[in-house]
Amino acid sequence: MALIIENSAKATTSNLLLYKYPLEVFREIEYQSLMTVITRFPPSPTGFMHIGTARTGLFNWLYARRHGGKMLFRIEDTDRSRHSEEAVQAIINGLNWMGIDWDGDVVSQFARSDRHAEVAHELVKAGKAYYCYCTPEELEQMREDAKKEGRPTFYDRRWRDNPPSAPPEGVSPVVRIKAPMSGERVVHDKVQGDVRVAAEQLDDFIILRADGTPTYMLAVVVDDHDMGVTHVIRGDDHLNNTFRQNVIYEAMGWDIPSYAHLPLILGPDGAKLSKRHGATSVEEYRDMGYLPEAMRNYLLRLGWSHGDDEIIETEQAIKWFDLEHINQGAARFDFDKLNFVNAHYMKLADNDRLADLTIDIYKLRGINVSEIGRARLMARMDELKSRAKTLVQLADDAEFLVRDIPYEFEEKAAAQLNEDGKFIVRVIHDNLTGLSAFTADELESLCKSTADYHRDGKLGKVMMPLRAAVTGKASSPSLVHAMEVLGLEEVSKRIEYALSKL
RNA sequence: GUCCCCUUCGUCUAGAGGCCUAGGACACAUCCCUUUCACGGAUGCGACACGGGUUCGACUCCCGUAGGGGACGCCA
Repeated sequence: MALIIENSAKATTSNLLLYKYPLEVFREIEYQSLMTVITRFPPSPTGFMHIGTARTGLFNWLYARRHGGKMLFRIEDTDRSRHSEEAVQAIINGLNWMGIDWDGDVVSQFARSDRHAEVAHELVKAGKAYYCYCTPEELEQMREDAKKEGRPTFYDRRWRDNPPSAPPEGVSPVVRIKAPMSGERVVHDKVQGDVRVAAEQLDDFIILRADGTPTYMLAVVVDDHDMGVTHVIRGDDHLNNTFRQNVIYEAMGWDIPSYAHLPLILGPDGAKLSKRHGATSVEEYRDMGYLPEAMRNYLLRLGWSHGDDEIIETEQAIKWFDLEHINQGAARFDFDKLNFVNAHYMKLADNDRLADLTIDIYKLRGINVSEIGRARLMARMDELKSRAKTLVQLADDAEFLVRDIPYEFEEKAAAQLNEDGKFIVRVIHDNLTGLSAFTADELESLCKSTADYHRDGKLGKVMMPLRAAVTGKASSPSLVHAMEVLGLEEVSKRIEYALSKL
Protein backbone atom coordinates (compact mmCIF):
# COMPACT_ATOMS: atom_id res chain seq x y z
CA MET A 1 0.00 0.00 0.00
CA ALA A 2 2.68 2.41 1.02
CA LEU A 3 4.56 1.52 -2.09
CA ILE A 4 1.65 2.30 -4.35
CA ILE A 5 1.18 5.69 -2.80
CA GLU A 6 4.85 6.40 -3.15
CA ASN A 7 4.79 5.56 -6.83
CA SER A 8 1.73 7.59 -7.56
CA ALA A 9 3.36 10.48 -5.79
CA LYS A 10 6.17 10.39 -8.26
CA ALA A 11 3.77 10.11 -11.18
CA THR A 12 1.71 13.13 -10.24
CA THR A 13 3.37 16.34 -9.38
CA SER A 14 2.44 17.27 -5.90
CA ASN A 15 3.11 20.93 -6.65
CA LEU A 16 0.32 20.98 -9.20
CA LEU A 17 -1.98 19.37 -6.71
CA LEU A 18 -1.26 22.11 -4.26
CA TYR A 19 -2.46 24.77 -6.64
CA LYS A 20 -5.39 22.84 -8.02
CA TYR A 21 -7.18 22.27 -4.73
CA PRO A 22 -7.66 24.52 -1.72
CA LEU A 23 -5.11 23.85 0.98
CA GLU A 24 -7.71 22.49 3.36
CA VAL A 25 -8.86 19.86 0.90
CA PHE A 26 -5.33 18.89 0.21
CA ARG A 27 -4.60 18.48 3.87
CA GLU A 28 -7.52 16.11 4.24
CA ILE A 29 -5.71 13.68 2.02
CA GLU A 30 -3.17 12.46 4.48
CA TYR A 31 -0.71 10.98 2.08
CA GLN A 32 2.56 11.62 3.76
CA SER A 33 4.36 10.71 0.60
CA LEU A 34 2.49 13.29 -1.39
CA MET A 35 3.57 16.06 0.89
CA THR A 36 6.33 18.23 -0.46
CA VAL A 37 8.75 19.66 2.02
CA ILE A 38 7.91 23.27 2.76
CA THR A 39 10.29 25.27 4.92
CA ARG A 40 10.21 28.95 5.70
CA PHE A 41 12.55 31.83 6.27
CA PRO A 42 10.92 34.31 8.67
CA PRO A 43 13.26 37.15 9.64
CA SER A 44 12.30 40.18 11.68
CA PRO A 45 12.88 43.32 9.66
CA THR A 46 15.68 44.66 11.82
CA GLY A 47 17.42 46.57 9.07
CA PHE A 48 20.20 44.08 8.45
CA MET A 49 20.66 40.34 8.21
CA HIS A 50 22.40 38.75 11.15
CA ILE A 51 24.89 36.05 10.30
CA GLY A 52 22.92 33.58 12.42
CA THR A 53 19.77 34.44 10.52
CA ALA A 54 21.69 33.84 7.31
CA ARG A 55 22.76 30.40 8.48
CA THR A 56 19.22 29.48 9.47
CA GLY A 57 18.09 30.67 6.06
CA LEU A 58 20.77 28.61 4.38
CA PHE A 59 19.75 25.46 6.25
CA ASN A 60 16.08 25.96 5.40
CA TRP A 61 16.94 26.60 1.79
CA LEU A 62 19.25 23.59 1.56
CA TYR A 63 16.68 21.32 3.15
CA ALA A 64 13.91 22.44 0.81
CA ARG A 65 16.14 22.10 -2.25
CA ARG A 66 17.41 18.74 -1.11
CA HIS A 67 13.88 17.39 -1.06
CA GLY A 68 12.58 19.17 -4.11
CA GLY A 69 10.38 21.29 -1.89
CA LYS A 70 9.94 24.98 -1.33
CA MET A 71 11.27 27.61 0.97
CA LEU A 72 8.80 30.36 1.74
CA PHE A 73 9.76 33.86 2.80
CA ARG A 74 7.80 35.71 5.44
CA ILE A 75 8.52 38.97 7.19
CA GLU A 76 7.76 38.83 10.92
CA ASP A 77 6.37 42.32 11.28
CA THR A 78 3.48 41.60 13.63
CA ASP A 79 4.66 44.55 15.62
CA ARG A 80 3.74 47.30 13.17
CA SER A 81 6.47 49.62 14.39
CA ARG A 82 8.95 47.14 12.99
CA HIS A 83 7.60 47.34 9.52
CA SER A 84 9.79 49.36 7.20
CA GLU A 85 10.39 48.93 3.51
CA GLU A 86 14.10 49.64 3.84
CA ALA A 87 14.46 46.99 6.51
CA VAL A 88 12.73 44.43 4.29
CA GLN A 89 14.92 45.44 1.39
CA ALA A 90 18.03 44.98 3.52
CA ILE A 91 17.03 41.38 4.21
CA ILE A 92 16.32 40.76 0.54
CA ASN A 93 19.68 42.24 -0.42
CA GLY A 94 21.34 39.97 2.09
CA LEU A 95 19.62 36.91 0.68
CA ASN A 96 20.46 37.91 -2.88
CA TRP A 97 24.09 38.35 -2.00
CA MET A 98 24.17 35.00 -0.23
CA GLY A 99 22.75 33.42 -3.36
CA ILE A 100 19.68 32.12 -1.56
CA ASP A 101 16.33 32.37 -3.27
CA TRP A 102 12.80 31.60 -2.16
CA ASP A 103 9.50 30.45 -3.56
CA GLY A 104 6.42 32.59 -3.91
CA ASP A 105 5.83 36.13 -2.74
CA VAL A 106 7.23 37.81 0.31
CA VAL A 107 4.50 37.36 2.89
CA SER A 108 3.91 40.14 5.39
CA GLN A 109 2.72 38.88 8.72
CA PHE A 110 1.24 42.27 9.52
CA ALA A 111 -0.99 42.08 6.45
CA ARG A 112 -2.50 38.88 7.78
CA SER A 113 -3.54 40.16 11.20
CA ASP A 114 -7.26 39.87 10.41
CA ARG A 115 -6.81 36.17 9.84
CA HIS A 116 -4.88 35.83 13.09
CA ALA A 117 -7.64 37.60 15.03
CA GLU A 118 -10.20 35.37 13.35
CA VAL A 119 -8.43 32.29 14.68
CA ALA A 120 -8.23 33.78 18.17
CA HIS A 121 -11.96 34.42 18.22
CA GLU A 122 -12.66 30.99 16.86
CA LEU A 123 -10.76 29.57 19.81
CA VAL A 124 -12.76 31.67 22.25
CA LYS A 125 -15.98 30.46 20.66
CA ALA A 126 -14.80 26.88 20.99
CA GLY A 127 -14.04 27.42 24.66
CA LYS A 128 -10.31 26.92 24.13
CA ALA A 129 -9.37 30.51 24.80
CA TYR A 130 -10.88 33.28 26.88
CA TYR A 131 -10.91 36.99 27.53
CA CYS A 132 -8.73 38.30 30.29
CA TYR A 133 -9.25 41.75 31.78
CA CYS A 134 -6.20 41.99 33.99
CA THR A 135 -4.45 45.33 34.19
CA PRO A 136 -0.71 45.64 33.67
CA GLU A 137 -0.43 46.45 37.38
CA GLU A 138 -2.17 43.25 38.41
CA LEU A 139 0.10 41.26 36.14
CA GLU A 140 3.17 42.95 37.52
CA GLN A 141 2.03 42.02 41.01
CA MET A 142 1.47 38.39 40.01
CA ARG A 143 4.89 38.27 38.41
CA GLU A 144 6.55 39.52 41.56
CA ASP A 145 4.66 37.15 43.83
CA ALA A 146 5.46 34.20 41.64
CA LYS A 147 9.14 35.04 41.64
CA LYS A 148 9.15 35.45 45.38
CA GLU A 149 7.52 32.10 45.92
CA GLY A 150 9.66 30.37 43.31
CA ARG A 151 6.67 29.34 41.23
CA PRO A 152 7.34 28.48 37.59
CA THR A 153 4.60 30.63 36.07
CA PHE A 154 2.98 33.80 37.19
CA TYR A 155 -0.43 34.27 35.61
CA ASP A 156 -2.97 32.79 38.03
CA ARG A 157 -5.62 32.10 35.37
CA ARG A 158 -8.15 34.16 37.26
CA TRP A 159 -10.26 34.82 34.16
CA ARG A 160 -10.07 31.26 32.88
CA ASP A 161 -13.03 29.33 34.23
CA ASN A 162 -14.46 31.29 37.14
CA PRO A 163 -14.22 34.99 36.43
CA PRO A 164 -13.87 36.97 39.68
CA SER A 165 -16.47 39.49 38.51
CA ALA A 166 -18.36 40.70 35.50
CA PRO A 167 -16.07 42.13 32.82
CA PRO A 168 -15.09 45.63 33.89
CA GLU A 169 -16.52 48.52 31.89
CA GLY A 170 -14.35 50.17 29.29
CA VAL A 171 -11.48 47.71 29.51
CA SER A 172 -10.67 45.91 26.29
CA PRO A 173 -9.53 42.39 27.11
CA VAL A 174 -6.72 40.32 25.72
CA VAL A 175 -7.33 36.76 24.58
CA ARG A 176 -5.50 34.06 26.44
CA ILE A 177 -5.31 30.44 25.36
CA LYS A 178 -6.07 27.60 27.77
CA ALA A 179 -2.85 25.74 28.21
CA PRO A 180 -2.95 22.23 29.65
CA MET A 181 -2.59 22.31 33.44
CA SER A 182 -1.08 18.93 34.11
CA GLY A 183 0.86 16.18 32.46
CA GLU A 184 4.04 16.12 30.46
CA ARG A 185 4.53 17.92 27.18
CA VAL A 186 6.92 16.56 24.57
CA VAL A 187 8.45 18.16 21.52
CA HIS A 188 9.99 15.78 19.03
CA ASP A 189 12.94 17.68 17.74
CA LYS A 190 15.04 16.46 14.83
CA VAL A 191 18.19 17.93 16.31
CA GLN A 192 17.70 17.81 20.07
CA GLY A 193 15.64 14.64 20.25
CA ASP A 194 12.60 14.45 22.52
CA VAL A 195 12.41 17.44 24.80
CA ARG A 196 10.09 17.21 27.77
CA VAL A 197 8.60 19.81 30.01
CA ALA A 198 5.93 19.67 32.73
CA ALA A 199 2.63 21.33 31.80
CA GLU A 200 2.93 23.36 35.01
CA GLN A 201 5.62 25.35 33.25
CA LEU A 202 3.15 26.72 30.73
CA ASP A 203 1.08 29.86 31.24
CA ASP A 204 -2.20 30.68 29.63
CA PHE A 205 -0.30 32.98 27.34
CA ILE A 206 -1.77 35.86 25.37
CA ILE A 207 -2.57 35.23 21.73
CA LEU A 208 -4.45 38.46 20.95
CA ARG A 209 -3.54 41.82 22.42
CA ALA A 210 -6.00 44.30 23.84
CA ASP A 211 -5.82 46.32 20.64
CA GLY A 212 -6.89 43.27 18.65
CA THR A 213 -3.49 42.55 17.09
CA PRO A 214 -2.02 39.07 17.32
CA THR A 215 1.04 38.19 19.35
CA TYR A 216 3.99 36.54 17.68
CA MET A 217 3.06 33.16 19.13
CA LEU A 218 -0.32 33.14 17.40
CA ALA A 219 0.88 34.70 14.17
CA VAL A 220 3.66 32.14 13.55
CA VAL A 221 1.38 29.20 14.13
CA VAL A 222 -1.45 30.49 11.95
CA ASP A 223 0.91 31.52 9.18
CA ASP A 224 2.95 28.33 9.24
CA HIS A 225 -0.25 26.34 9.08
CA ASP A 226 -1.88 28.40 6.34
CA MET A 227 1.30 28.40 4.31
CA GLY A 228 1.52 24.64 4.57
CA VAL A 229 4.89 24.64 6.32
CA THR A 230 6.00 21.08 6.99
CA HIS A 231 9.42 21.69 8.56
CA VAL A 232 10.30 24.42 11.00
CA ILE A 233 14.07 24.87 11.09
CA ARG A 234 15.03 27.72 13.38
CA GLY A 235 17.30 28.88 16.17
CA ASP A 236 17.61 27.17 19.50
CA ASP A 237 16.19 30.25 21.20
CA HIS A 238 12.75 29.14 20.01
CA LEU A 239 12.84 25.70 21.58
CA ASN A 240 10.86 26.79 24.64
CA ASN A 241 8.35 28.63 22.48
CA THR A 242 7.61 25.41 20.69
CA PHE A 243 5.69 24.08 23.67
CA ARG A 244 3.45 27.15 23.56
CA GLN A 245 2.98 26.99 19.84
CA ASN A 246 1.96 23.38 20.03
CA VAL A 247 -0.84 24.37 22.41
CA ILE A 248 -2.31 26.47 19.61
CA TYR A 249 -1.86 23.72 17.01
CA GLU A 250 -3.66 21.29 19.26
CA ALA A 251 -6.48 23.68 20.12
CA MET A 252 -7.09 24.22 16.41
CA GLY A 253 -6.70 20.54 15.62
CA TRP A 254 -3.92 21.27 13.16
CA ASP A 255 -0.99 19.02 12.31
CA ILE A 256 2.19 19.91 14.12
CA PRO A 257 5.14 20.41 11.76
CA SER A 258 8.53 18.75 12.14
CA TYR A 259 10.89 20.81 14.22
CA ALA A 260 14.63 21.23 14.05
CA HIS A 261 16.25 23.67 16.46
CA LEU A 262 19.74 24.81 15.57
CA PRO A 263 22.24 25.74 18.25
CA LEU A 264 23.22 29.39 18.18
CA ILE A 265 26.43 30.82 16.81
CA LEU A 266 28.73 32.18 19.50
CA GLY A 267 31.42 34.80 19.15
CA PRO A 268 35.11 33.78 19.22
CA ASP A 269 35.06 34.24 23.01
CA GLY A 270 32.13 31.89 23.52
CA ALA A 271 29.59 34.57 24.34
CA LYS A 272 26.55 35.20 22.22
CA LEU A 273 27.55 36.76 18.93
CA SER A 274 26.84 40.46 19.20
CA LYS A 275 27.95 43.81 17.82
CA ARG A 276 30.65 43.73 20.43
CA HIS A 277 32.40 41.05 18.39
CA GLY A 278 32.57 43.26 15.33
CA ALA A 279 30.82 41.97 12.27
CA THR A 280 27.40 40.41 12.81
CA SER A 281 25.65 41.15 9.55
CA VAL A 282 26.18 39.60 6.15
CA GLU A 283 26.79 42.95 4.50
CA GLU A 284 29.72 43.50 6.79
CA TYR A 285 31.23 40.23 5.65
CA ARG A 286 30.71 41.24 2.06
CA ASP A 287 32.52 44.50 2.77
CA MET A 288 35.38 42.64 4.42
CA GLY A 289 35.98 40.91 1.11
CA TYR A 290 34.41 37.52 1.59
CA LEU A 291 32.83 35.66 -1.29
CA PRO A 292 29.23 34.48 -0.89
CA GLU A 293 30.11 30.91 -1.87
CA ALA A 294 32.74 30.90 0.88
CA MET A 295 30.22 32.18 3.41
CA ARG A 296 27.80 29.45 2.40
CA ASN A 297 30.46 26.78 2.83
CA TYR A 298 31.72 28.16 6.11
CA LEU A 299 28.28 28.66 7.63
CA LEU A 300 27.22 25.21 6.49
CA ARG A 301 30.14 23.58 8.29
CA LEU A 302 29.46 25.63 11.38
CA GLY A 303 27.11 23.15 13.00
CA TRP A 304 26.67 20.61 10.24
CA SER A 305 29.06 17.98 8.98
CA HIS A 306 29.46 15.33 6.37
CA GLY A 307 32.25 13.10 7.67
CA ASP A 308 35.65 14.67 7.11
CA ASP A 309 34.54 16.89 4.24
CA GLU A 310 35.46 20.53 4.63
CA ILE A 311 35.12 22.06 1.20
CA ILE A 312 31.54 21.48 0.18
CA GLU A 313 30.25 23.46 -2.75
CA THR A 314 26.61 24.43 -2.73
CA GLU A 315 25.60 21.96 -5.39
CA GLN A 316 27.10 19.16 -3.33
CA ALA A 317 25.52 20.53 -0.17
CA ILE A 318 22.09 20.32 -1.77
CA LYS A 319 22.70 16.63 -2.40
CA TRP A 320 24.02 15.92 1.07
CA PHE A 321 22.25 18.19 3.51
CA ASP A 322 20.21 16.55 6.24
CA LEU A 323 18.94 17.32 9.72
CA GLU A 324 20.58 14.27 11.31
CA HIS A 325 24.10 15.67 11.15
CA ILE A 326 23.38 19.02 12.70
CA ASN A 327 25.52 19.39 15.80
CA GLN A 328 23.78 19.83 19.15
CA GLY A 329 26.28 22.19 20.73
CA ALA A 330 26.68 25.87 19.95
CA ALA A 331 29.65 26.71 17.71
CA ARG A 332 32.04 29.61 17.88
CA PHE A 333 32.65 31.82 14.92
CA ASP A 334 36.25 31.49 13.77
CA PHE A 335 37.76 34.00 11.37
CA ASP A 336 40.84 31.89 10.67
CA LYS A 337 38.75 29.11 9.26
CA LEU A 338 36.58 31.53 7.30
CA ASN A 339 39.72 33.06 5.81
CA PHE A 340 40.96 29.65 4.79
CA VAL A 341 37.67 28.74 3.13
CA ASN A 342 37.49 32.11 1.42
CA ALA A 343 41.05 31.78 0.11
CA HIS A 344 40.05 28.46 -1.38
CA TYR A 345 37.09 29.92 -3.25
CA MET A 346 39.13 32.91 -4.39
CA LYS A 347 41.46 30.54 -6.20
CA LEU A 348 38.48 28.93 -7.91
CA ALA A 349 36.76 32.18 -8.81
CA ASP A 350 36.58 33.57 -12.32
CA ASN A 351 39.21 36.26 -13.01
CA ASP A 352 36.81 38.71 -14.60
CA ARG A 353 34.48 38.51 -11.65
CA LEU A 354 37.34 39.05 -9.22
CA ALA A 355 38.55 42.04 -11.21
CA ASP A 356 35.08 43.59 -11.06
CA LEU A 357 34.77 42.99 -7.33
CA THR A 358 38.23 44.40 -6.71
CA ILE A 359 37.48 47.48 -8.77
CA ASP A 360 34.36 47.99 -6.64
CA ILE A 361 36.63 48.14 -3.62
CA TYR A 362 38.88 50.70 -5.32
CA LYS A 363 35.83 52.83 -6.07
CA LEU A 364 35.04 52.84 -2.37
CA ARG A 365 38.60 54.01 -1.79
CA GLY A 366 38.17 56.81 -4.27
CA ILE A 367 40.49 55.24 -6.82
CA ASN A 368 39.26 55.37 -10.36
CA VAL A 369 40.50 52.39 -12.32
CA SER A 370 41.19 52.93 -16.00
CA GLU A 371 40.93 50.34 -18.75
CA ILE A 372 44.68 49.98 -18.56
CA GLY A 373 44.49 49.44 -14.83
CA ARG A 374 41.89 46.74 -15.28
CA ALA A 375 44.01 45.06 -17.94
CA ARG A 376 47.00 45.01 -15.58
CA LEU A 377 44.83 43.51 -12.86
CA MET A 378 43.63 40.82 -15.21
CA ALA A 379 47.13 40.09 -16.45
CA ARG A 380 48.28 39.29 -12.90
CA MET A 381 45.01 37.88 -11.53
CA ASP A 382 46.14 34.25 -11.44
CA GLU A 383 48.94 35.18 -9.10
CA LEU A 384 46.93 37.74 -7.13
CA LYS A 385 44.06 35.42 -6.33
CA SER A 386 46.37 32.63 -5.26
CA ARG A 387 47.95 34.72 -2.53
CA ALA A 388 45.05 36.66 -1.04
CA LYS A 389 42.63 35.43 1.58
CA THR A 390 40.04 38.12 0.94
CA LEU A 391 39.11 40.55 -1.80
CA VAL A 392 40.30 43.37 0.41
CA GLN A 393 43.71 41.75 0.65
CA LEU A 394 43.75 41.25 -3.08
CA ALA A 395 42.90 44.90 -3.54
CA ASP A 396 45.73 45.89 -1.17
CA ASP A 397 48.21 43.68 -3.00
CA ALA A 398 47.29 44.99 -6.41
CA GLU A 399 46.71 48.64 -5.66
CA PHE A 400 50.06 49.70 -7.08
CA LEU A 401 49.03 48.19 -10.42
CA VAL A 402 46.05 50.48 -10.83
CA ARG A 403 47.40 53.68 -9.32
CA ASP A 404 49.39 56.43 -10.97
CA ILE A 405 52.15 58.53 -9.51
CA PRO A 406 52.33 60.33 -7.24
CA TYR A 407 51.90 57.73 -4.55
CA GLU A 408 53.03 57.46 -0.96
CA PHE A 409 55.97 55.33 0.10
CA GLU A 410 55.58 52.99 3.01
CA GLU A 411 58.06 53.66 5.77
CA LYS A 412 59.87 50.38 5.15
CA ALA A 413 59.92 51.09 1.43
CA ALA A 414 61.36 54.55 1.90
CA ALA A 415 64.07 53.02 4.06
CA GLN A 416 65.11 50.82 1.15
CA LEU A 417 65.76 53.88 -0.95
CA ASN A 418 68.82 55.09 0.91
CA GLU A 419 71.95 56.03 -1.03
CA ASP A 420 72.86 52.37 -1.68
CA GLY A 421 69.34 51.60 -2.76
CA LYS A 422 69.09 54.60 -5.03
CA PHE A 423 72.38 53.70 -6.64
CA ILE A 424 71.12 50.24 -7.58
CA VAL A 425 67.80 51.56 -8.84
CA ARG A 426 69.71 53.99 -11.06
CA VAL A 427 71.79 51.17 -12.48
CA ILE A 428 68.66 49.21 -13.33
CA HIS A 429 67.01 52.30 -14.76
CA ASP A 430 70.00 52.97 -17.04
CA ASN A 431 69.86 49.45 -18.43
CA LEU A 432 66.12 49.20 -19.01
CA THR A 433 66.18 50.55 -22.56
CA GLY A 434 68.96 48.17 -23.50
CA LEU A 435 66.78 45.12 -22.85
CA SER A 436 66.05 42.97 -25.89
CA ALA A 437 62.46 42.63 -24.67
CA PHE A 438 60.63 44.07 -21.69
CA THR A 439 59.69 40.72 -20.19
CA ALA A 440 59.83 39.20 -16.74
CA ASP A 441 62.61 36.85 -17.83
CA GLU A 442 64.77 39.63 -19.27
CA LEU A 443 64.13 41.81 -16.23
CA GLU A 444 65.08 38.99 -13.94
CA SER A 445 68.39 38.39 -15.71
CA LEU A 446 69.11 42.10 -15.58
CA CYS A 447 68.49 42.11 -11.83
CA LYS A 448 70.63 39.03 -11.34
CA SER A 449 73.56 40.35 -13.32
CA THR A 450 73.30 43.66 -11.53
CA ALA A 451 73.36 41.82 -8.21
CA ASP A 452 76.35 39.75 -9.34
CA TYR A 453 78.31 42.82 -10.45
CA HIS A 454 77.43 45.30 -7.69
CA ARG A 455 76.11 43.37 -4.73
CA ASP A 456 78.09 40.20 -4.43
CA GLY A 457 75.28 38.15 -5.99
CA LYS A 458 72.77 39.13 -3.33
CA LEU A 459 69.60 39.48 -5.33
CA GLY A 460 67.60 40.92 -2.46
CA LYS A 461 69.89 43.93 -2.37
CA VAL A 462 68.67 44.76 -5.85
CA MET A 463 65.06 43.66 -5.65
CA MET A 464 64.11 45.41 -2.46
CA PRO A 465 65.04 48.97 -3.48
CA LEU A 466 63.62 48.36 -6.93
CA ARG A 467 60.36 47.09 -5.44
CA ALA A 468 60.18 50.14 -3.22
CA ALA A 469 60.65 52.45 -6.18
CA VAL A 470 58.16 50.73 -8.48
CA THR A 471 55.44 49.85 -5.96
CA GLY A 472 56.05 52.16 -3.00
CA LYS A 473 55.95 49.13 -0.76
CA ALA A 474 58.27 46.69 0.98
CA SER A 475 56.37 43.64 -0.15
CA SER A 476 54.49 42.90 -3.33
CA PRO A 477 53.55 40.17 -5.75
CA SER A 478 56.25 39.00 -8.14
CA LEU A 479 58.10 42.20 -9.01
CA VAL A 480 59.48 41.26 -12.42
CA HIS A 481 56.08 40.09 -13.60
CA ALA A 482 54.48 43.26 -12.31
CA MET A 483 57.11 45.33 -14.13
CA GLU A 484 56.43 43.50 -17.36
CA VAL A 485 52.74 44.30 -17.04
CA LEU A 486 53.47 47.93 -16.17
CA GLY A 487 55.65 48.33 -19.24
CA LEU A 488 58.91 50.19 -19.90
CA GLU A 489 57.45 53.67 -19.94
CA GLU A 490 55.52 53.34 -16.69
CA VAL A 491 58.39 51.65 -14.89
CA SER A 492 60.82 54.38 -15.93
CA LYS A 493 58.38 57.04 -14.87
CA ARG A 494 57.99 55.47 -11.44
CA ILE A 495 61.71 55.06 -10.90
CA GLU A 496 62.34 58.67 -11.84
CA TYR A 497 59.59 59.76 -9.50
CA ALA A 498 60.98 57.72 -6.65
CA LEU A 499 64.51 58.99 -7.16
CA SER A 500 63.33 62.57 -7.24
CA LYS A 501 61.02 62.25 -4.29
CA LEU A 502 63.34 60.53 -1.84
C1' G B 1 14.40 32.63 40.95
C1' U B 2 11.96 28.64 37.56
C1' C B 3 12.49 25.69 33.27
C1' C B 4 14.99 23.89 28.75
C1' C B 5 19.39 22.68 25.90
C1' C B 6 24.59 21.69 25.37
C1' U B 7 29.91 19.79 26.73
C1' U B 8 35.80 15.36 21.87
C1' C B 9 42.57 19.03 20.35
C1' G B 10 42.98 26.66 21.10
C1' U B 11 38.66 26.57 17.05
C1' C B 12 35.16 23.75 13.57
C1' U B 13 34.28 18.71 13.76
C1' A B 14 34.44 12.67 12.71
C1' G B 15 32.80 9.03 16.08
C1' A B 16 25.63 5.01 16.27
C1' G B 17 29.63 -0.14 22.91
C1' G B 18 35.02 -3.37 20.89
C1' C B 19 37.25 -0.70 14.11
C1' C B 20 40.32 4.56 18.94
C1' U B 21 47.47 3.96 20.18
C1' A B 22 40.53 8.87 19.24
C1' G B 23 40.51 10.58 12.58
C1' G B 24 40.18 15.24 9.46
C1' A B 25 40.32 20.65 8.82
C1' C B 26 41.75 25.66 10.60
C1' A B 27 45.27 27.95 13.71
C1' C B 28 50.23 27.33 15.75
C1' A B 29 55.63 25.48 15.37
C1' U B 30 59.70 23.65 12.37
C1' C B 31 61.68 22.55 7.64
C1' C B 32 61.54 22.88 2.09
C1' C B 33 60.44 26.30 -2.08
C1' U B 34 61.65 31.72 -2.68
C1' U B 35 63.81 38.67 -4.79
C1' U B 36 59.93 40.50 -0.35
C1' C B 37 55.12 39.28 1.58
C1' A B 38 52.17 35.44 0.54
C1' C B 39 50.85 30.63 -2.02
C1' G B 40 52.28 25.64 -2.10
C1' G B 41 54.67 20.98 0.01
C1' A B 42 56.36 18.04 4.38
C1' U B 43 56.62 17.09 9.50
C1' G B 44 55.18 18.13 14.42
C1' C B 45 52.26 19.95 18.78
C1' G B 46 47.40 19.03 20.49
C1' A B 47 41.15 16.68 23.09
C1' C B 48 36.96 12.51 24.94
C1' A B 49 34.93 18.55 31.43
C1' C B 50 34.76 15.83 36.31
C1' G B 51 32.71 11.86 39.56
C1' G B 52 29.86 7.63 39.97
C1' G B 53 27.33 3.55 37.79
C1' U B 54 25.65 -0.31 33.62
C1' U B 55 28.79 -3.82 30.76
C1' C B 56 33.52 -8.92 29.65
C1' G B 57 34.48 -3.94 27.47
C1' A B 58 32.52 2.99 27.33
C1' C B 59 34.31 8.91 23.82
C1' U B 60 29.86 6.23 22.86
C1' C B 61 24.31 4.15 27.54
C1' C B 62 22.31 5.97 32.71
C1' C B 63 22.73 9.30 37.11
C1' G B 64 25.01 13.35 39.51
C1' U B 65 28.51 17.71 39.69
C1' A B 66 30.77 21.68 37.29
C1' G B 67 30.93 24.94 33.22
C1' G B 68 28.56 27.25 28.93
C1' G B 69 24.14 28.76 26.25
C1' G B 70 18.90 29.79 25.88
C1' A B 71 13.76 30.90 27.46
C1' C B 72 10.54 32.86 31.08
C1' G B 73 6.71 40.30 27.65
C1' C B 74 -0.11 42.87 25.55
C1' C B 75 8.95 41.86 21.64
C1' A B 76 9.82 38.85 17.64
